[in-house]
Amino acid sequence: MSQARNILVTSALPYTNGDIHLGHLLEHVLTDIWVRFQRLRGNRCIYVCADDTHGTATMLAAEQRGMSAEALIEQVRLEHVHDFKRFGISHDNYHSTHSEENRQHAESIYRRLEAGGYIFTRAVEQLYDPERELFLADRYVQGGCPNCGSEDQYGDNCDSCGATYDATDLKNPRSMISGAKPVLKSSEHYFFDLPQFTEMLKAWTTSGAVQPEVANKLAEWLNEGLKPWDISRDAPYFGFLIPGTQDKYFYVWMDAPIGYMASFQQYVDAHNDVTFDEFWNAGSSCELHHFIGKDIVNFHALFWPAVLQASGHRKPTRIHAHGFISVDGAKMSKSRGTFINASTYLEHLDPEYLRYYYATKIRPSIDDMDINLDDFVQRVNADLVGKVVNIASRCAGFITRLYDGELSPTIHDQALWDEFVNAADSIASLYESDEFGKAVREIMALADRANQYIADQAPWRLAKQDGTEAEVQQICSLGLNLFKVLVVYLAPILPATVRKACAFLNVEALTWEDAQRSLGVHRINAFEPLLTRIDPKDVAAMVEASRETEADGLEAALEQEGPELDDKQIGIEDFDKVDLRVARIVAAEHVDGADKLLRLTLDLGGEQRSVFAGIKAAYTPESLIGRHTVIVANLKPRKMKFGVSEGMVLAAGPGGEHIFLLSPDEGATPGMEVR
RNA sequence: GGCUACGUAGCUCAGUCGGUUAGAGCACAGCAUUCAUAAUGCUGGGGUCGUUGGUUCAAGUCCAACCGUAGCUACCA
Repeated sequence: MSQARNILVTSALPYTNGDIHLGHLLEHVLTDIWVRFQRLRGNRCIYVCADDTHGTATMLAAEQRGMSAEALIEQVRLEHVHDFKRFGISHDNYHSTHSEENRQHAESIYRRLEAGGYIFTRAVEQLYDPERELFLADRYVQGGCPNCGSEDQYGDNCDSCGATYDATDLKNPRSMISGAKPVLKSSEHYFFDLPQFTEMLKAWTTSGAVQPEVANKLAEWLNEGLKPWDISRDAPYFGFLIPGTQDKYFYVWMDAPIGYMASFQQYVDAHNDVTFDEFWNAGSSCELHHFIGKDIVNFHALFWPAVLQASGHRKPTRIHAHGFISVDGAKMSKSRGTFINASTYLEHLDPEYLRYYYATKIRPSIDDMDINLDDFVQRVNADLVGKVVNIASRCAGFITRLYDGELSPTIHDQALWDEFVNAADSIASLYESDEFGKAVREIMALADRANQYIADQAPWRLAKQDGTEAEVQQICSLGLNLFKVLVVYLAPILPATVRKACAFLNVEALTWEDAQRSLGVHRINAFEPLLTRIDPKDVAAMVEASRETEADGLEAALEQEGPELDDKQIGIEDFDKVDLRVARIVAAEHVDGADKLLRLTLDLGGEQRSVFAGIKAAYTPESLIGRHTVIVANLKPRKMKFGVSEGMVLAAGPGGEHIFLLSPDEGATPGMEVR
């Protein structure tokens, strides 16, 4: 191998408001395997992470629990650290975005952006709580629904009738925080002038720093045109004050990526063999790798490189974006028990299982990944216990019993040994490029070869004959040497199992190069089970335990998914929800600038509605005025580019010119219910 | 509606530049074996490669339309 690389690696910062679950673990396992591989290869690889702590949500959560935000986030941080540690995630440092290091770097970067002319201000209007004196996001405003009058509805939509509206439309609106009536208030916001970096980003995103599919997606945004980025929030806010202001804070997404720097800074301060600048200065020859979910690609591949460049830093070497996970083919769900927290998993199963299963499925793609729980059990048991560990288990007995643990230095089958040794480069390049699934397949194919070899040689048969002692020892020794090579190849994935395997083999910690060397004259220790099979009952118990926690806590509220409609059929009670009415079209007009829409004014008998309909190609406005049709009267009002549509007229047909508006028979009058 | 992915055996997936009878693991069946954590080996059944057209001497592989899934997006409502 050429000279050692210097690599800084990050996983996305978990938010402080919630437990670590299977989704976080995918990202951290993915990152950790890559990191451990780099270290195994002899590269200097520093892996940092932190909790993302800032924002109104943290401030309010702390208040609710009667504790300070600082105390809350530190408590959560310790839980996160504990969970990750149990899963063998080898962070070199796990910090917090609410730290002195982060404040300093955020301020320093901001000053450089300002000096470079990349910051400007602009007034923004928002609802404001005059009592608590804070600006309110929609979800912090409640009031009566302007549509159906239901009380206690949130600022963006109504639980009762499903209407959507602006928070400013609520009847008797009040702040959920103080109960006061909010007022509309304008405030100055700070913006980062992202569009100045469009050309740089077009070049950078197509330079191989992101996966091709991600580059395509980013190209869509880049071609539509970037907008300046609002990086400020008004006081009070849990975060960092923007330098030179009294009441403006950095928006959480401004200082979150800087948290990577902050965590690294803390690491640097505790180690004297590394400096901050060698990794972060513009022109650095060190590598910077960010592992993230596809949902935050825009922050990492547009905003972050622009900020880095604007502030005189280096840009990331690579963004490794991954997809989401589903469990048994569906989104993680509390009611199904598939919203599984790290801590719940740990009560039932060994982390090595999950690390391995994830590894078998990881590819350098942003496609989502499904965790099939049956497949999980089968795959882990068959591959790890049945194939890999079995090789050691079936050879160790002979060596211990017949040869007092002494291995033979003779390579009994040179061609087979070469096959194992020569796989190293191919497997290494698969690890390097996030192709862990392919790496695992290659490794398991080797495990199959080892088992075939042992079955062919049948040392148990030879052992019963005279004069074959040396050969039995050689066969089993080769088996164990092959096992050692597999252990090296699997080391990035299975740290705990590898540690046990090393104890059994009586070797020190392994490096990638050790896959090239046989143990030679060597004594091993007695074999003890390295890994036991998964009992499907444990998986079922874990799912059950996850289901039980459904009712408690914030997580339940965070799960936005309604009950799934597994069946296309509906009951009469579902149909009852649809309020169909006869309406008379009193007016119809073209909409300026719209290619397909007509604006209809409908008489529902005592009530008039304004409804948009995409029927311009099929009907002229004049032909519609006066006729009756049917509308869905209780459809959520929909804000469209040209105004709010308060219902939907019913029509048949494939679209375009082939649209056929429904009409009631003679005699129906506006407002009549359709049943 | 538009854009971008994806759709290969019961399950999870591989199929490089289009080129003989489409592969692997698991699951299933039979046989062998008994060293090993009921692990292992061999053999076998199982796929009109989402559908329909097209290009080609030749298509899972290229093109088009459609269907389904996911994400983004919009003048669907």
